[in-house]
Amino acid sequence: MSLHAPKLAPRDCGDCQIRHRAVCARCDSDELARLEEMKYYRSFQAGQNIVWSADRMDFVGSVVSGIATLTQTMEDGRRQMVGLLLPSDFVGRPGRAIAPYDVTAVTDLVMCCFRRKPFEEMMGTTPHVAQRLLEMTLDELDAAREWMLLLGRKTAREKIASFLTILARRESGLKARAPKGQITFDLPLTREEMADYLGLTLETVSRQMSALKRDGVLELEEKRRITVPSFDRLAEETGDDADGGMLA
Amino acid sequence: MSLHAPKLAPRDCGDCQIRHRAVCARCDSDELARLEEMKYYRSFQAGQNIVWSADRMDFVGSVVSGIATLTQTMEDGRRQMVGLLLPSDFVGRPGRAIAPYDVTAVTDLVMCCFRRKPFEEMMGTTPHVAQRLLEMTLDELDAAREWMLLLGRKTAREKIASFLTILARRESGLKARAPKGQITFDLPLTREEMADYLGLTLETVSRQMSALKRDGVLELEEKRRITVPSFDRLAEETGDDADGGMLA
DNA sequence: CGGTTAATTGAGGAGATTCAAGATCCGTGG
DNA sequence: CCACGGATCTTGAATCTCCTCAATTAACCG
Repeated sequence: MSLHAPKLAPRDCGDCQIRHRAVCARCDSDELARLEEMKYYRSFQAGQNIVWSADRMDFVGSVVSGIATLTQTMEDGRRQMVGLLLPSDFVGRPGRAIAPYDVTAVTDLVMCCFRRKPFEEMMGTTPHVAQRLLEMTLDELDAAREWMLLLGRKTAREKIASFLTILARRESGLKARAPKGQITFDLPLTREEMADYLGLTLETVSRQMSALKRDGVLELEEKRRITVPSFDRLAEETGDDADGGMLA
Repeated sequence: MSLHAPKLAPRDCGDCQIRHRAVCARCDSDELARLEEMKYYRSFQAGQNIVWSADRMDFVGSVVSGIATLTQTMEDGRRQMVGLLLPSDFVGRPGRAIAPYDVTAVTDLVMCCFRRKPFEEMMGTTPHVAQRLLEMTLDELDAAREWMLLLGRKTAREKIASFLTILARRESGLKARAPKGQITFDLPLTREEMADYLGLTLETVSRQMSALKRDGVLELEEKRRITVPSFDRLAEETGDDADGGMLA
C-alpha cells in the first residue's frame, strides 16, 4: 500500500466534480455555504475500512472520488456485498448513528463528510437536501431490487455478464450514449470481491470469465483489464431483455 | 374468487389504522386535509394485479389492509419477488409514471391512492410527506439489502427459516416484544410465491418445510397454518446471529 | 362427488462449491 | 537486475445442493 496521500480534495464546492449529482445537487449558494461549514474531507487508501458494521458513525457524506463497497458478513464468514459506491454516492443515514454494514475503500478514495448533528438539523429545515436524498435513495432501492433478481434467479454466467455490462455501460456512458463497438476498461474489483458481489465463489467467477473469453464475448490481456468487442453480444448474455432491463 | 367487495375503507384519515405509520404519519391536520382532497380508495381481490410492469401509473398510494407483492419477471419466465407490501407500505414513486415491477394483491386488499400530480406538488411544498417517505424508503433499502444477503448466501433451509422468522416475529410482535413460547400463524403466500420470494423452486420450498417439520422446528396441521414451538429454535436455523441479524 | 389447484415426494441430472495444485503478477530487497 | 515471497488468479477433480421432470396425494369449490 502506498504511503502518499490519495487525490486532493476540491478547493470548494464550486470546483467539486460531484457538485451536480451528490446530495448537494439541488442546493442554492446559501445552502451550500451552510454545508461548507459542516464539511471536511477524508482520504482513504485502497483496502482501508471507512466504517465498521455496528460501530458508531459521527458523520454522513459523499464519495468524491474512488470506489467503496458495502458488505454484510455472517457469523461463519459468508459475505455478501450489498452496494457498490461510486463518486457522488451517499454514505450513512440521517437519524441513525450505528452503521449496519462495513464500508470499505477498494481504491484510493476521498470522502466529503458532514458532521452528523448539523446535517440532520439541515435536513429538517431546508428541503433541497432531503429532496435530493430521497431521489438518490429511491434510485438505490431500484438498484438493490435489480440485484435481488440477479442474486435469486440468474446463472453464474449471467451474473458475470450483468456485472460487466454495468461497468461497460458506465465506461462508455461517460463518453457517449448507446455503447457501440469496442469498449475497454479496468475491473475495480478482485475476483473475490466480484464473487461477494454476485453471490458466487471466486473460483466460479474465474471459470465463467474464462468461459466468456473462450466464447469471444470478452478479451483479457491483463487479469484486470477487459475489452468487450461487442457490447450487444455481452448484453445478450445477461438474460435481460434487449434494452438491458434498465428502467425507462 | 369471491365476488363480494373486500373490507371497507376507513371513513376518514382520523379513523385510519395506518394513520401513524404511512406516508401521512407526520402530517398535521392542514396537510391531512390537503391529502384528503386528492385521495380515493380502491379495493382489489386476492390474485388481482394492482399495477403491471411497464404500464403507466396515475397514482401513488398506501396499502391500507391486505398484502401485496412486488415482482420482476425475466423474458423466459423466471420470477423474483423484490418486495412484500404490508399495511402502511407505499406504492409508486413520485416523479416516475412508469411502473418498474408488477404489483399484485395476494390477499383481498384496500389501497389509499393519491392522484399523482397533486401529490407531487405537495411533495415539493410541504416537507412532512417527503421526510416520512425518505424514512420509509431508507427502511425499505435496508430490508432489500438484508434480502440480498439471503438470496446470495443462504442455504434453502436458512432461507425458509429466515422467512418464517419474519412472519413469526411480526405475528408475536403485534402482541408482545421478544417472542417466547409457541407461535401460530397463517402463511400469506403459496409455496410457489414463497419460492419466488426466496429464489428457490416450489419443490425445494416444500421439501425444506417438510424437513423442518421432521426436525421438530415447526408443526404443520393444515398446509398454510404453521405452529412454531420455539422461536429461538427457529431463529437458530436462519444462519443469522442470536439477535436475528436485525438492525439495532 | 368430479375437476381444479396446491402441495408432497421421488429419481436423476446440472450447476456451483469445495478442496487442491499450479500459474501469474508485483513489490521488495539482496 | 534478478530472485524471492505473498497475493491473486486459473484450472482440475470430486462432491453436494438444488433443480427438473414426473407421479401422487391432499385440499378446495361449485
